Amino acid sequence: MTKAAVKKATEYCEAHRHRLTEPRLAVLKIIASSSKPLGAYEILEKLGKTIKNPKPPTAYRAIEFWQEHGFIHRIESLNAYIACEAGHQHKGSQFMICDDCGTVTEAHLCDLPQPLKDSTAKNTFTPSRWNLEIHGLCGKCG
Amino acid sequence: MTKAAVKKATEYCEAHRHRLTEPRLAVLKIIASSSKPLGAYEILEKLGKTIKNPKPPTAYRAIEFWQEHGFIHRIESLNAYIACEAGHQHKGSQFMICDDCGTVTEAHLCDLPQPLKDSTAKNTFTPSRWNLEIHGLCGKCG
DNA sequence: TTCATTAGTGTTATAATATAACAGTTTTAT
DNA sequence: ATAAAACTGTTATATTATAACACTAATGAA
Repeated sequence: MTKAAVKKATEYCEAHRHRLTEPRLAVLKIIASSSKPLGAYEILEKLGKTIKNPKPPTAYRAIEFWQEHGFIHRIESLNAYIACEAGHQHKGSQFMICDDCGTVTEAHLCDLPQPLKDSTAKNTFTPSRWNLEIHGLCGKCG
Repeated sequence: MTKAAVKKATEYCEAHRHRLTEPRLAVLKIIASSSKPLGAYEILEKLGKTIKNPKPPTAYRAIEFWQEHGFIHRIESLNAYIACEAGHQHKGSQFMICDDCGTVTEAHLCDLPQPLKDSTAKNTFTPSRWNLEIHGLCGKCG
């Protein structure tokens, strides 16, 4: 829910001395109030209701800010952005993306599953962050 | 290795009645002979050595073809393409991407790990394909 | 308080990635 | 031999994202 996200973000910004500026707040509200991931230019367009004639960097900067601080995620396979459903600041994300209705559900798994840990270990690879995007059909559409 | 990939692709195309045309062959060779994922416009540029003044659609069509048939993968977080290291035609891909040297290693896991299966099941979600990109540091760089 | 520093914004321009559309050619299957 | 399907070449353009720079607001140290 948007209000909860905004509250959390407000608290976070105060605690960490980040500025909760108008474009940042507006972009967060836009993303958090959407049930589906939004493209940057969709966000930009909606931003036009709050800010006069905004330009791409205005949207992208705010997107980047919230992404860095774990409040939103980028769905790579859709070039789109969605609010984090989990408590923020996890190293990995997992999404189930319905190819029919477009709904995206975030799975709340905080660690790499063991078989994947095994495989990073076998390759002496040290993971820092990871993103899993599962496409398919959701319960309603399947 | 490029030769092996080309052989496999040749056999595959013959078996499935797909045409192994000049741009397709050239693009496959370019991708298969690279140790790192290549962007579409890098591929296009290299393609210029084989084909006179190629245009983006020429590269993208071939890329799409090999992707559809499982010979190459797209690394979403890099907007780049890499040859499949596994036998082709698996539903899911897993990559370990070194943020230092750029090396990408494909892990050969054919099924969704159990915790993820559990979570798709819990959401009555039917997965069709998935892609996991793990960023971090490889053995050499870590 | 003042002033320097840092962080952020607004704007113009452009880079990087990707696709639509259409005419023409090659292959395949009848 | 020919119609249909698959593929290519080309022009144009859509979509996504960032660089660069001038300006403003907030912060923190003297």
